[in-house]
Amino acid sequence: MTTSGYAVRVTYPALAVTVDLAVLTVRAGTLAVLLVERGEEPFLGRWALPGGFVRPDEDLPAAAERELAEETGLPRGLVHLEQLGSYGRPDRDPRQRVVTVCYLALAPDLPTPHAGTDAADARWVPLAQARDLAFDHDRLLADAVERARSKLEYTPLATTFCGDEFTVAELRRVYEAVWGVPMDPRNFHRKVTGAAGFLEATGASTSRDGGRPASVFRRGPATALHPPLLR
Amino acid sequence: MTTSGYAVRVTYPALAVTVDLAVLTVRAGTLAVLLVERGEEPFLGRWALPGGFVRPDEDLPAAAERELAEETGLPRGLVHLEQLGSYGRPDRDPRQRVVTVCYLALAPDLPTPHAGTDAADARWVPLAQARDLAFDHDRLLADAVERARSKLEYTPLATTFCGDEFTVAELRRVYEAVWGVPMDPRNFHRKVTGAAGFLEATGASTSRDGGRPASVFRRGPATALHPPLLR
DNA sequence: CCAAAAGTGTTAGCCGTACACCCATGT
DNA sequence: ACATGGGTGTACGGCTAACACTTTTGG
Repeated sequence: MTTSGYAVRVTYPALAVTVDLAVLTVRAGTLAVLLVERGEEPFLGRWALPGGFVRPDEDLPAAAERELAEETGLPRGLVHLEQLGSYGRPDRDPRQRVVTVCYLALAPDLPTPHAGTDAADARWVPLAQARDLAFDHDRLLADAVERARSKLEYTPLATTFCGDEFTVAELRRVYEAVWGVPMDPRNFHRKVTGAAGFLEATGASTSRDGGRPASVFRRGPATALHPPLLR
Repeated sequence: MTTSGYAVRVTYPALAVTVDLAVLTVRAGTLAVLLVERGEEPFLGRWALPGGFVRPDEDLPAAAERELAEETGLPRGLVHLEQLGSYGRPDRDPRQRVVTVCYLALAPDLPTPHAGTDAADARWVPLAQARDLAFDHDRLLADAVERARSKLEYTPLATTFCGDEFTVAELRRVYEAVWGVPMDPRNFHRKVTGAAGFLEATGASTSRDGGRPASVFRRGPATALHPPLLR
């Protein structure tokens, strides 16, 4: 048998494994997702989540980080990355059997990313317009959004949607965008500044939002919120 | 090229994909996990989570259910099954690259399961003694236990550890076993009977626990607990 | 001065915890 | 009768939502 390409001979069922990325951000007051326009079949020209094959000697998180860098050009440190789940319906890829491990990424509102190697185009798309994606990516995206929404309640992850430094009002607008509900600015302020380890004061203040200048914070060391912020 | 066995010729990196199962139950007041003694290399004779290869035309949940039936003989309807996550470190299987999708299963305290096809033995092992498992199964098990613990807080899943019908006290002992903390029987009673859709009265009562007979319940239609039961 | 947004004080109601107390059965 | 566990009543303290009010800037 040939040894060219990835041809293999095995005694177990060999499948293709990919990682896909649901990269979310908050832009203009709403949740948006990073989509790429497919540059090849199947689903040529359709929008899809960025992703690609896992390499033979690569761990899953490493593959996710590599795809994030390759296909979106987003900087690594600022982005939160966590595994969402795996999807393996036999018919999800018309070419052959592919199992994908989907990662959820949360990013600040960065400049429009550049299209990567396999993609014709890449852009931020508001959630309401992210429909009819390639493969089963509608489902992956819906699961990612639900995960993101519930994680805001009991983790400090909302801060990863803001830049490195942010005001309490900017953080509040993240919650309002993700949950779609208005929050009381005064009670919100008390809650987030009171939660141990959530926020760290920088000492600076800014008046970029108009009105009285707001203190500037960066994310604190906490990994969970006690008590949780409820939806 | 041959067509025997699973030999394939592909233009993508082909990997083996397995499903592993972390099947938990509550026995004798503590959490226990279903382990199999490996009947073949690698890790011959070591204890491991049950699992096996995903077949070429099989969806992931279907593979998990099949392995559950094959390797443990547990009845299907009574067991809750949900995807936990995927693990794909290149060195996790010494034979070749294997990505596993781990499923978490919660089962009532059923009779000792029979060993399946690939396993030399199968038994319930209290969590404290489930150490030094094959592959990276210590890690999978730890993640499964943490997931189970947190899911009890905001879902009615604790009922799947009980039989079809159970008393409030039996349900309480599940929480105490999983969380390792005593709960006030009186406040617990009010909480669970007050949570809409959590429990459904059967009308029957039993004195199997001694003392005054307790009402018998079965699980209600709710899928989430409002408010959550806190640890 | 006025508008706008930040941040603090106050209060009323809800909810969780603790625990006193009564109920219904087996022995 | 008494032990055992089931189930209800109640009161106190902490937390949250609602909102009045003060502070600090830009125009």
